[in-house]
Amino acid sequence: MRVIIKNSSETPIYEQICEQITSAILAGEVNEGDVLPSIRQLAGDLKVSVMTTTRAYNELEQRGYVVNVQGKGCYVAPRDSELIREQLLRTIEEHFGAAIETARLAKLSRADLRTIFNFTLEGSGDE
Amino acid sequence: MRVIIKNSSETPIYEQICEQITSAILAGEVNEGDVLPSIRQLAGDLKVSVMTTTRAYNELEQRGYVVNVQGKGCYVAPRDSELIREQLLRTIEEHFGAAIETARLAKLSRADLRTIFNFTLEGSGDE
Amino acid sequence: MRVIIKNSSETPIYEQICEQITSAILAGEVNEGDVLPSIRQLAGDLKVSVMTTTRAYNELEQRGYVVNVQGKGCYVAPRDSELIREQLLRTIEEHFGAAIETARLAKLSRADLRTIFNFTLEGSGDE
Amino acid sequence: MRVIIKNSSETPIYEQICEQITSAILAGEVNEGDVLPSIRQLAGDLKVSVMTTTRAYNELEQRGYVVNVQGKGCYVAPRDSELIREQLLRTIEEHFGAAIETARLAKLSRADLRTIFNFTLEGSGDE
DNA sequence: GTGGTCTAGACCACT
DNA sequence: GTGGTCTAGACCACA
Repeated sequence: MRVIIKNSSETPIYEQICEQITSAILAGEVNEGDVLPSIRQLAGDLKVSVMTTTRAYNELEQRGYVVNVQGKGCYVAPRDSELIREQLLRTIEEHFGAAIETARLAKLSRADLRTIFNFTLEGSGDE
Repeated sequence: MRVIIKNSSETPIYEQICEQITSAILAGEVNEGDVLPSIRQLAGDLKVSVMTTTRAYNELEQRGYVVNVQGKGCYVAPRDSELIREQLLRTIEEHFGAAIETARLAKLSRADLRTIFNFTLEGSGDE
Repeated sequence: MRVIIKNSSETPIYEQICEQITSAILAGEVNEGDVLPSIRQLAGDLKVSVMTTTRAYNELEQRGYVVNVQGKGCYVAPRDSELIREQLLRTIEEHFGAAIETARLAKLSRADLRTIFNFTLEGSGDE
Repeated sequence: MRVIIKNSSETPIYEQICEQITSAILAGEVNEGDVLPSIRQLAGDLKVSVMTTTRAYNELEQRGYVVNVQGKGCYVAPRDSELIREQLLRTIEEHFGAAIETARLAKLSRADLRTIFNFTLEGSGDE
């Protein structure tokens, strides 16, 4: 798992870290019980303050993705895979909803929207 | 056209105003050349500082949606409808892209994703 | 509302602040929509780093007790009073449960426990 | 006597060990003069560092529950039963005090609190 | 070694 | 003025 941060981004550094680790967990790159890089190591790698990585890991713990254990490290939390799935599905529906709303503004027909969807889907790499 | 702001929202107030006026313009609620409420009137209606509405109108002018005329008011700008259309299409594609990326995390097949899309589309009110 | 912190306490300063503000909110000392002291003011009053009060207010926001608004301040959040009540009742039951468990270790009879309970209740100030 | 530790718990492992051994002693599961498992054996059983079990036994000795004898092992200390009793009673009163304080926040009457107490007591298994 | 907390500054965006 | 983020150190408790 690699974390890459952009200092120029609008989203805060700690949030960028959260998002990328969350993605890695959801994508199955790291598994339940795996140890994540230590707060200080990650801070060194990213050339970022320890406070920043600490905050990222704390957020991840509050969101239920990891468990931080004093003196041991940060572990990927066991997760209810059904729950993850529902979360992801809801996210997808939200994106679709936003796209449909925008299409309404553009006065596109449903057929038009379907065409755009199919086009985007085809161009998105292998399945 | 009505603007409704939420103080507790994450998005800044000036941005909320921008978005809603932009939507109204794109949706055709107001037309090219129409005059928008004055900075001070809008500030009073929304119980918001004049600085905030000023910033909103400045942003809208920079983005090309309105023209502020000293001593007269704020007018809806003439718009190249092709340009608007392209902008909206890009927004739609972005939403689709995000949905597809999320679907990748959820290990959904394209067929699954299509099903969700159709389902969301059906449930989104009349065309 | 006054916040008093003990540097010698085991519980972190930010948590002490959270607890006391939470109590003030639950007790109705401050009401929905009231403004809390600003992060910097509170930091100055308590002679504590700004980061510490910031963290306290962030925690309170995450727990749903307040809403922090950039450029305006920190407001007491509207709360579902039914939810609060349930939360408090659950807390009370937990305390009772712990007391009962301890009484089991001490091989106290239920009658003994009732006596202690009544004794503590009488000595706890006016109703 | 069995000790079960949770790595993910907030309370440190050494403290979890202390609490469970203390409970066993107070509950009479082990008696004055009984020998406890050796530091190394317990460390092996729990898959925990020897440092951790050492600290737990040291704490228990400081608190007066056990006596560590060089080269022989760890024995349950003789206890002044009156002292134990007082300790437990204080713990119970603390729990009641916390419950009463919470009830004050919830603006419950004493009668309400008594009802909850009785309800919890009834539901807590046989005497 | 690990994470948890804290300081005393700083800069930025928003009102 | 307000909150949001960040730094580069520090000390502590735990394993």
